Amino acid sequence: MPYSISDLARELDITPRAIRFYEEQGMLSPERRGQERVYSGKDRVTLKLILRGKRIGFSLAECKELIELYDPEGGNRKQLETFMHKIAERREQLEQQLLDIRQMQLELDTAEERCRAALEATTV
Amino acid sequence: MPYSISDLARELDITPRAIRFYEEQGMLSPERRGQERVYSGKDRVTLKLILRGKRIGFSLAECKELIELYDPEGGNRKQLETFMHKIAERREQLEQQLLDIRQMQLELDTAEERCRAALEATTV
DNA sequence: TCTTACGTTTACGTTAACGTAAGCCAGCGA
DNA sequence: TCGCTGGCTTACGTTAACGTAAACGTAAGA
Repeated sequence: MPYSISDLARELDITPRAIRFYEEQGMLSPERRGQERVYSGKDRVTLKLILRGKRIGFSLAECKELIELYDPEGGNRKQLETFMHKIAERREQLEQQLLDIRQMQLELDTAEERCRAALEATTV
Repeated sequence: MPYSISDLARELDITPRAIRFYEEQGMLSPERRGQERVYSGKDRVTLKLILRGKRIGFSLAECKELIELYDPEGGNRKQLETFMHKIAERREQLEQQLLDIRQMQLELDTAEERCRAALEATTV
């Protein structure tokens, strides 16, 4: 259950520098064995939460809020609502992205078609 | 069909500074009436392409490539393929984002539930 | 005539999220 | 004992995409 920094870096495909940076931002606080950082399973989960947050498009600051929701007190109702709101926003944004991609796909299809036609015209 | 810079800024909900910046990056080259920039319908379309690209998550550099696909020659096949590849990548990324959001949604649901329970326990 | 709105250029400032380099320590296998 | 591997801290550098400010020109309207 204890991990070194490079263990986690390898597994999660990020750099040690990034992990230390997240700690600097107050999102992690691993144990120490002397100077060395020793990460627990919980730390690992936290890192995964951070990465998932990032994939969704949250800033590190937002990821931090997110982590705090899972943390000690399940308490802060207002904060919870705030965050559910942010999630809802992301979902809308995702819808828009899907629309944009589909649209672009259509246009690229016709562009490709024109391109192919031009090529064949040249070949013939 | 001619637009002023603030016309477009208003309509597309961006700042004139941003529009000038896109021009600086070689993505636009509006006419001039003396000093003033005068934008055509085509310029407007280009701007919309840029914004759509950005929404999908492309960098401005990528948006520029994208624009060049629509531009003069329909020619460059390799470039077309390169870009279709980038689009494909984005689609995969979108899939992952959707998964991430659904997962987070689930966890937030239970978090909310715990929270509600805690509140009621306190109230009783 | 004054001011208000809109436009221009030039140029330095900003933010996020690390990258990169320097200089150092500790353990370990040959 | 040497050299490597891996870790640490401190601190400056970097990139993208504009923001912001200064300093100026111009046309319209009260």
